[in-house]
Amino acid sequence: MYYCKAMPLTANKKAKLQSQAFQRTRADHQSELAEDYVELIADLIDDKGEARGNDVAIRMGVANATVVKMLKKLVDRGLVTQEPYREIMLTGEGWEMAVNGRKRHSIVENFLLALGVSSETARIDSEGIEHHVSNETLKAMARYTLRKN
Amino acid sequence: MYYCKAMPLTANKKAKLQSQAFQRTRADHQSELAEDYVELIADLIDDKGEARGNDVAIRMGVANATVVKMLKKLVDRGLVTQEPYREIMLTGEGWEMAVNGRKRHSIVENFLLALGVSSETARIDSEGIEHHVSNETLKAMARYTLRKN
DNA sequence: TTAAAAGTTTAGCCTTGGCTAAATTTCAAC
DNA sequence: GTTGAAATTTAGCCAAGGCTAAACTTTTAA
Repeated sequence: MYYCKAMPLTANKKAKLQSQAFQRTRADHQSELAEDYVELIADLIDDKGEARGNDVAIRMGVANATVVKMLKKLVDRGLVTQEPYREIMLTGEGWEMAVNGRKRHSIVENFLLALGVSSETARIDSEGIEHHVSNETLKAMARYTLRKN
Repeated sequence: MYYCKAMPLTANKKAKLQSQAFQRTRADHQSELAEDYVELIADLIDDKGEARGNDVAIRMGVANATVVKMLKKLVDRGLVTQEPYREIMLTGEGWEMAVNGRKRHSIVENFLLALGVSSETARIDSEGIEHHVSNETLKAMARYTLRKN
């Protein structure tokens, strides 16, 4: 096997790196929803004392039936427990995920504020960005915010 | 209609704002893939002179059949043209989207670099973040990068 | 020029995360 | 206690975006 002009090698490498990034993005999207649900459930418990399916549906902007289906998956993943017709509770692992998510979320949101965007935009953008930020970038964001304040 | 203790109003408002953010994220995910394909096709055309389905599949990390299916949708959306078994071309609208996407992408990537993250991380994270950043945040990022360099 | 390889398309399957409509259960007011 | 409203669940539908396997073109090399 040989390479003419060394072109194929770099092209191949580029393709591999790029496909890696896309694959990571696709994988992110899978865990992302679970994290959003878990984080929301935690918020509801802290705000109202308990999380009901209906509240989750309203806050997620989604039908009740969709929440039921999703909750089953979260139970399977060991993040949530629930008796039929009862309120939703988080397992230890669920709380861990929620706390972690909140931390990430607030780092991103505060960072955007420190960067000078409006609070409205910071709120919306941080929701989308949160799940696509590596730990390294997260650290850099926290560092910047700290320096700024 | 009345509100006791003004609680219901704020809770309701909070729910509405939050569901808005989630709905936007879901909507983003839909256009996001189309943008990735179009941007990639543009890159291939510029790099190799033409974009073939196979190259797209490799770079996206996806099966050939998946690309075929996706291309049909992009044709329907007026972003792409293609004769059977021939190379993929972009319409005017497709080029516009690609150029726009590249601009956003490079702003985010350069911003992350300016923020101090490694080039590897900047590459991967910018891929995920790109689609979730509003124009306002994008401007703030560009401003920061400029100041920094 | 023809046979094999490479690329493309088709067909058909799967999972995910939405939805509505219709049951079912809980809860609160009477 | 009953009953009616609200919440929850079930059942069944849909579209999106993956996949494999098999068929069909195009390209390449002998």
